[in-house]
Amino acid sequence: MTDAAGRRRPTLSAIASAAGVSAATVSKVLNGRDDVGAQTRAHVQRLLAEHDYLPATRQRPARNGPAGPHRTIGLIFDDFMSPYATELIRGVTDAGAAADADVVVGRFSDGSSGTDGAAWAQRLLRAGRDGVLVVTSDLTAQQTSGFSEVGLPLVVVDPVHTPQASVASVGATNWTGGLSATEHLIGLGHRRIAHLGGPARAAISQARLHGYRAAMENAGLPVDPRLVVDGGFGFEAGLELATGLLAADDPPTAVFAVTDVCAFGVVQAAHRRGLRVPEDLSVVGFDNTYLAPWVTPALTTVHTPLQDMGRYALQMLLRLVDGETVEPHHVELATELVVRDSSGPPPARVPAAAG
Amino acid sequence: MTDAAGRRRPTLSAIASAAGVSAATVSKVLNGRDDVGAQTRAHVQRLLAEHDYLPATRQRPARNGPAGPHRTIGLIFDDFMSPYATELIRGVTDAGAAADADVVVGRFSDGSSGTDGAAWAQRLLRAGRDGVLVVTSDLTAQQTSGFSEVGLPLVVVDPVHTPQASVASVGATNWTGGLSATEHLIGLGHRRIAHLGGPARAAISQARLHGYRAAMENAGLPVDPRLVVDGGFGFEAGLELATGLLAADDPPTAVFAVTDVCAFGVVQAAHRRGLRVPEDLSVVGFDNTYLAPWVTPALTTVHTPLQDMGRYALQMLLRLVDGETVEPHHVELATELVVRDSSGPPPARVPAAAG
DNA sequence: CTGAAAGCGCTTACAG
DNA sequence: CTGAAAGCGCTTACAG
Repeated sequence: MTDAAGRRRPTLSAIASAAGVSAATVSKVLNGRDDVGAQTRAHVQRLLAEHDYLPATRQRPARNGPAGPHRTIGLIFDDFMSPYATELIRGVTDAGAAADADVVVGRFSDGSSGTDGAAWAQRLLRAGRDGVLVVTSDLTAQQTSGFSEVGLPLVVVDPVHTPQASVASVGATNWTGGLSATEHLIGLGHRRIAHLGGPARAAISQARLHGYRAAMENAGLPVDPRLVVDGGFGFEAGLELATGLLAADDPPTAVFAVTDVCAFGVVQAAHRRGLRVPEDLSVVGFDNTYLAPWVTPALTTVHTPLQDMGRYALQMLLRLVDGETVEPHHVELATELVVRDSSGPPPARVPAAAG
Repeated sequence: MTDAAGRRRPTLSAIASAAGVSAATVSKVLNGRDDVGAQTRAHVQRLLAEHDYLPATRQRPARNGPAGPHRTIGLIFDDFMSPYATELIRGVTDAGAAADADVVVGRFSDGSSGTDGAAWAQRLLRAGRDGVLVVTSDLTAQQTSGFSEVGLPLVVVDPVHTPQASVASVGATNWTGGLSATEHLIGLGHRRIAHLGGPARAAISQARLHGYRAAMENAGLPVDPRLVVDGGFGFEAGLELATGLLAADDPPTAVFAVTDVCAFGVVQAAHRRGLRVPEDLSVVGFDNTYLAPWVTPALTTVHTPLQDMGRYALQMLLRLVDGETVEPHHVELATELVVRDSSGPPPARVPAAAG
């Protein structure tokens, strides 16, 4: 029986020799029997921990076979109740199946992360992870450095912050996507275009926002600061921010939302105000998750190749696990506008419901 | 090692005596060695399944040992690009985190399933799975018996077919859900209520359909066979079937769709025909996935406790992994109607767009 | 408390 | 193909 790194795991009797006691005594300690002296118990426990002992019954079955180097990687999300996460899971697990790597799904909030990066990485290592993929998470430098201290390969997908140079990452051309979404709306004749952004400190929010700004400036259109708001990536943020925008004096005729799910919130806000999409308000999302064509009206959005990003990130991670150097360290895959039914020309005049 | 009821699990040599072969031969069968005669192998496999054999190494390990590599369970979907799957993943991984079990996500189509159930189970066992959770999949009896033959615990979530008595399963009260969805529409005044069902052979489709029929009959309403159609659980099925229904001479004023995603297709079909939801057509879904409140109009649907089902299924599976017997073997969690914006009174007369 | 010894459940190299 | 026999990792009843 060998561990993930191919080392032989110590047996109970090996621990016994190391501790200078009999195998029976070690067994008793392991099973919490009370007929063991306190000192002996403490001593044995220390050696068990030191040697990273694992009962044979808890190790993987010895089923042989030249099955190649089997690897287990962790895939960690802030939240996976979103179509965005679903697309990534699909890409990562597909690539995992192809490369004979197991993908263990988990969440940041599972309590395992904590502030001590090295301890967290150590736990993941002990749990058998050969590498870890973290998605859109608020990784601190302290946390990422924990991974390198422990020697656990790490790849970040869509890093919320601009990633440290040392951490491998996979993202998308968010700036270009924001540009083309906004250009699409300008091309339809819109002048008052709002941008409903994600958290201001997040790198992908900033890139999408600056794409919007660039398109407005290129077209010689002023950016009304009241039409540029930020909040979050989710439905609630979209609903609340759009409700505010639409209630204002001079409301926008189009909204570019930072994600598809955020755009759903905008559509809901429009509906509550009696506005039709796209007749009274055009809405453009971002990501083109599998849901975009399933809502009514089908959502115009910027396609982000999330499945490809997941696949790419997994392959990158496996190369790191295999001890290869990965160049380039940061990759951005191309985005592309997909026009559906939620965007159209602006209404001839200000919608009746406004004011 | 005894199970929860205090019964002893059969040992390998007990199986050997029962089969009239040596322990060595049984061991070879369990490990998929090829130096066993085909007849002998088949005979031994039958007895392993009959006696519900579980290798000692998979039974409950020493409690006080160091935290080892958590148990690893496989979570297998037909397709996880749906909010339904996302809810289940959330429940299963949450319970996994709490119970110190790793959840490895995979798909049926990963090529690993095949027709030889024992070989498939064997591969999963070799890949380190301590148990497997299969969701809504077309598991044949041949496949499920493969799991018991190799001693790999199996739990099925929302079994597409009525499960074999021997296979543990977790589902929901689909009949009751179909009943309350339909009663809701009847209570609003609808008389021509369509049911857009899932695949006819699927157990959950049938239960939801019969709930619909029961409600109609209880209310003394005739079931127009032209309004009861079946197809699939997805968006495309909803779109196509509803398009046909709405184009007919005497279209329904309400549709009860077999899933939320199918209901999205119905809403899209209504929109394309110029019908408003709920003014011209009421739509009720099933599952109450996280998306139901995010679409416009927010979807009236039957809440299915998918996260709870996932948690329950995982806990059930871990008990089987620990060598306990699980009673009851089949569990159905309660469903509950959630009324939102997609259902309302029927229009005063046939919508103008019809005919 | 401690450990020698017996034993359990399982696996495997090898003889037939 | 098959199984007797040796052996592995672990546990436990019991003697000291």
